[in-house]
Amino acid sequence: MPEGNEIHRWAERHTKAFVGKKLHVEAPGGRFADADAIDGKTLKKIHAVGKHLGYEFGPDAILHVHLGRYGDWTEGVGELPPVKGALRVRLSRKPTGRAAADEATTRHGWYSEDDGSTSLEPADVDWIELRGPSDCSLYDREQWKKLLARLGPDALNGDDPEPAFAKIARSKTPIAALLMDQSVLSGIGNIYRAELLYRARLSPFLAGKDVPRKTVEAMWNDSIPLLKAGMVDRRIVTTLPKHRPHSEGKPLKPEVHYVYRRHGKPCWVCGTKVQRQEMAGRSLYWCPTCQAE
DNA sequence: GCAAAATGTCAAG
DNA sequence: TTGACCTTTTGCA
Repeated sequence: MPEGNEIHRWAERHTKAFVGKKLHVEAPGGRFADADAIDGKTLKKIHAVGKHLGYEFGPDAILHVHLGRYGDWTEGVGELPPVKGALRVRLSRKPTGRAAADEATTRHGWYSEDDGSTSLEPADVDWIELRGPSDCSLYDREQWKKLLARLGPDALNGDDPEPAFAKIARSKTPIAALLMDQSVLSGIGNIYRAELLYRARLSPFLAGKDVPRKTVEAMWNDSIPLLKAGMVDRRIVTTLPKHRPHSEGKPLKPEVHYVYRRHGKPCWVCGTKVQRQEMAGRSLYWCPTCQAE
């Protein structure tokens, strides 16, 4: 369930490990018919836009990956592991034989308690495996162009935010729905939208056109360091240190969100119960006091 | 052991 | 607006 930070993080890691190299591409479960078309080819470049990844083997051979809600990459060193689970595709290079495969050869995208590594540095990766994506298919240049055309600016790509500001300023749609709309802004998902709204102390229900331009700009500017930090940390931390109490009974686990998935619990700042409500099929979380209409 | 939930998107009606 | 789709993990029996 990755948002833009996770996507860009994978792009960075996979670039270090694989770009410029001839890759073995296979789909042992037969779940990706076009694997043969790029097997043995050199990976030219990896694109990351919003929540989309593109592994470019040629102008008309771009492996498009969208992780959707459940998709995840697994990576490892050394020999390929036995095929397990619903494996969609895997990419590998010749193992360099460097780090012998020990028990810690595989890593997942999701934050785990015991994972202290926050560095992107040594990309000691010989293979990656993809499970559960909503899309894994080969795009030609037209398909890739069309994809880009429908995506709004991505803060992690240094895009000009003006088109997004303009759309918001014209829209009657609630700001919380606009932030999730990938044609307005790309890369923001359910956690970032809830937390950006909280940090701006903005009501999720306010129509886009009624949000002051300064507030929209502030949220865009706020999103950049949060997304970048999310790439390094492998999780999304939005609470300021002074608002980051340690949860009871688990002294070492700081609370990292203001409102996301905290419904029914007291707001860290004012003590009001955090609310939850469906909006466009997704759970929206907010503090009715700090984010009053 | 099973149901429900989880950081998402697209297409059909 | 809804349903379909993809898979793993968590929580409750």
